[in-house]
Amino acid sequence: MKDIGQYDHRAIEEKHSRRWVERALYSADKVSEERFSVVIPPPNVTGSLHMGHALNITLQDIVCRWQRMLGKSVVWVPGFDHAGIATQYVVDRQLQERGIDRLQLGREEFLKRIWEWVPISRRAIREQLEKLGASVDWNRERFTLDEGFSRAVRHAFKKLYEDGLIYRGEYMVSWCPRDLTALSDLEVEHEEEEGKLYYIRYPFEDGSGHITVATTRPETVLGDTAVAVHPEDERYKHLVGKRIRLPLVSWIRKAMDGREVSNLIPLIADERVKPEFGTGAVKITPAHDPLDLEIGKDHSLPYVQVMDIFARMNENAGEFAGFERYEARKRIVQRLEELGLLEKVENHRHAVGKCYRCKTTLEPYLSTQWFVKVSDPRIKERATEVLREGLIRFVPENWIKHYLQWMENLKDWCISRQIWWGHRIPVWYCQDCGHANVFTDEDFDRVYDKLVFNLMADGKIGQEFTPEEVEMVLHSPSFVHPGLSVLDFYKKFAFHRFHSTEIDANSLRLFFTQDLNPMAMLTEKRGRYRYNSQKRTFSFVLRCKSCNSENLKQEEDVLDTWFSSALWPFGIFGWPEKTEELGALYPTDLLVTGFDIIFFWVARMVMMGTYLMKEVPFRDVYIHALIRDERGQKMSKTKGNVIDPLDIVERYGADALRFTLAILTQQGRDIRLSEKRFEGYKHFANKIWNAGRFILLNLDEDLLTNLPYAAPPRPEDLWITTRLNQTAEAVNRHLLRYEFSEAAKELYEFVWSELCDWYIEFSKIRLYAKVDHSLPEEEREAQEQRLRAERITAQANLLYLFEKTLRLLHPFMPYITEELWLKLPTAHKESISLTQYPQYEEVHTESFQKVERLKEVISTIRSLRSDLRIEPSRRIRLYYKANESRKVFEEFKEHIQSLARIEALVEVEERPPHCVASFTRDAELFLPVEEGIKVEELLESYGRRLLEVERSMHGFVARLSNENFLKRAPEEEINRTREAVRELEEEKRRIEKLLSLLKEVS
RNA sequence: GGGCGAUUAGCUCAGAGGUAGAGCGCCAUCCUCACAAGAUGGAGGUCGGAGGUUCGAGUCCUCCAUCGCCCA
Repeated sequence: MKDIGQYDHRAIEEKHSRRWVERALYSADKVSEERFSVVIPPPNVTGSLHMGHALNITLQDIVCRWQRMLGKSVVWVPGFDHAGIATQYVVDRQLQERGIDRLQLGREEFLKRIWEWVPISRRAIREQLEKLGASVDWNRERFTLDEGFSRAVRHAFKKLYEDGLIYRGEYMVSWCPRDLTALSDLEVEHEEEEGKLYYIRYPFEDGSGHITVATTRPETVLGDTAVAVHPEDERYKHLVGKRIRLPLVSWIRKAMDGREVSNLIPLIADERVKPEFGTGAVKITPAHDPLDLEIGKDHSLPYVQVMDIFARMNENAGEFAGFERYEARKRIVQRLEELGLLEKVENHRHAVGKCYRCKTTLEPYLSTQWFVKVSDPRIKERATEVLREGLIRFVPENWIKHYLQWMENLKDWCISRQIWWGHRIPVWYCQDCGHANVFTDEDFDRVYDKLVFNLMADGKIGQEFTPEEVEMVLHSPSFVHPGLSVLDFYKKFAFHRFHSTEIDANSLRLFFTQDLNPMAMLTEKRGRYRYNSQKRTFSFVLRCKSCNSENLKQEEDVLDTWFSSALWPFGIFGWPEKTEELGALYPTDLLVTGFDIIFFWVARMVMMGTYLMKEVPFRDVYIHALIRDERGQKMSKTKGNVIDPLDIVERYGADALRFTLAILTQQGRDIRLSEKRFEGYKHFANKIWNAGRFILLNLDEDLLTNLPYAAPPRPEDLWITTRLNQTAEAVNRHLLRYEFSEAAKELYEFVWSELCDWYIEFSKIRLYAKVDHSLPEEEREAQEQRLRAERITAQANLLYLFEKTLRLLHPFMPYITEELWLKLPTAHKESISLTQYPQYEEVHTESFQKVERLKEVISTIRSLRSDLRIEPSRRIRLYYKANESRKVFEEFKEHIQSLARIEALVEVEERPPHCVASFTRDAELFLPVEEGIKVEELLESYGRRLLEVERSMHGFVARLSNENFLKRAPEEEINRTREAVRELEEEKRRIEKLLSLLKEVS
């Protein structure tokens, strides 16, 4: 018919990727009962996608395309994560390169810069998702910092706060002096480091000598408020109660509660002191060590902080004030040495906490932070039960153990971050009575109030605003969906109930002014706005819920990004509104993610989902492995061993990338990736392409109209149909269990080793059959008729098979299958992705076995040829003698001649003279010895085979001569062994016979 | 210190009680009319070590070694 030329992944991938998005093929507006909903683990807006994302997206897309083809309404929601610290860090660094200091720039201006930068990164990621062929519903795209999400975050915060599950408290947090923020426990990376243990003498006040303490951080000496020993420690028991004069400190220090603290500190006893560490006596610095804080609390010790947020020594450090912590350490050690108070210094390996983002060594820092009380049974128990009860399934299962173990030792979650980029904590402190007010738009019942409040809380309008400014913001393009205005975004994604609201500056002005009207002031809804006649601006007034004061100040800190991510699976469907979508699509069916964020994200979604929604966020969690380089090293930019997915897409195609990742994905195992792998599977794509090319090239234009004239199918047609159905069954079965690799292998094997290697070769016999012109006319016509019918059958079957094969392959390789499928004369939809996924239908056992036997015969002949070094182009004459297999030789004479390149296949009674031989089962094959035939190679080949047969026979015979085996093994097994021995004996006999024949001939 | 996982062909990995498998690489022959990004044939492993259970152990158990990951 037509030649489609060579495979060019670039052209077809770009074309379809664009078309899929433009046609919004994967937007499921109407969701049917049979739905499949998935949320994307939102990539963060710090940069671009790496191979881990590519894997994550590929696996989700395979499942989503498969489910869609199974007839479900698939809703796969894409989105992005604002990644508080990481993004702030990236933009901060960009500014620094230009010599701009964030602190000088100020919060508002800095945020503007981030908002300028974020869309660039977001667009890049979006393009990458499109390139990978992710069949997400772009109409539902969300951002953790969009208008709807910010509102959901405030609602969640308020609910948890009012339920007593969020509290503010003074705690020892891990502080990053580089990023100037507290981190949660999970964000701390522990690293073994070579450090020093300093032994320092602390003199007793009474001059009766000293006690030696050991510490790794001598700079904290200045913040000591006690020395502690174990109460049972015989070495020190009698000294407890004595006072110690803290070395170096000759000044009065100020504790955090304002108390003045002298350099005279007590020697106390506490069971938490480990007598085996150092000297058994430890210094207690409650403001700079978590354990010391606990001990300090119980002994009512003052907390003396000696560092500031930059980890520089503060005024409590007296003469050391102003020095950075390591410099201070050096000076303090030096001074101690001068004073003869440094007893010794030992090398000491210990774990040091580092910032997951900037790798700066963290400082334990006592500060006031917000926490979610995840240890509360209301959160913890349910989030544990749902896994125990199997309401959530982990694949692979063993991750449940990790999850449960972590849940058991759950610590409260520090959610406040001292950064600027993120959801500002919706708490307004009353400057008069100190009450902490949490506001959400629930506190206001008019739509305009709600809108204005949200804009204000999101920082989209300032404290004072004009109606025109509000109008402008509401009518400006929304960040996530620039096609929608901010107001439309609110209507679609947040205020679903108020979709008819039209708002402009005039209506706003009218509303604000009416609100100020003295008559309106008499009602409940009044005095929400205040007019500044000088500036002609309005302001939205918040009042303290406790004392009604208007003197409120919003919390400066923002929330941990994971707090919003935890709301992701229901936030995107409209929560806190009870939308139809939320009811229809929550809980989601599947979450695909990496094991590294089970605690960060998965666990927290489970906690928030079960608490706020009273329902698990997802049914199945597929946890994929990490991608490493070919030597098993983690990929990282600093190591320079990253493989960029975009680069791979460019060079090998998204299809090859996807297939490679899928076939390498073994459950519970890391993936070692090298570029070689992609090349191999690009060859596979090429193979598919060329099979398609061959088929299209050989389809008659009028094939479909001629189908009624087709001949009945041949055994090879039924054989390949059987194999296709077996493959369809296997692929569906594997996908159901998320066995991506196995499913991909089945497809690879089927396409290459069955369809291409055998079936297409068989089909050529019919496609290329020529009429014998030497026949008399009548016979010739009959033959022509027959060949034509046969050709129609072959073509029709190729078309049928290939069409189904493409559908089977589609979830793995969406582009090439789309392109080829649309070229088929049977294409009846605008995309293959909208067709049905093939299922197991029929098998034809008899034909299947016949053709399998035929393959054996052909392989044996090929092997014989190869052993004899008969080049492929040389057509040979072959004699055969067979009993049972006779039928195969007769029925498939053409096939054997064609595929084994035989000129004449002749049946004989006895071995003809001057022949070498081979056999397969009961069939013997003879080949005339001609020039250039290397009999010795054949001898060698059979010699090896004989050894192997003897070896395995030996094993079986030994087994059969073991009476315990005969006594205890199952009957079936014994019979199988006997049968094997019989077969091996037969084979051995034949090989020996052959060998003696070959020796004669040579 | 606690936990988890890995160790099978040169490389990357399947196999979960009954004669060791795949892909890539390698060797040989071939530019055969879909595909040299290909075809055909072939070589290559005492399944990390030592015990044990069993008629029978890559496969189950114990210990050891090496490597990796997570938690403290």
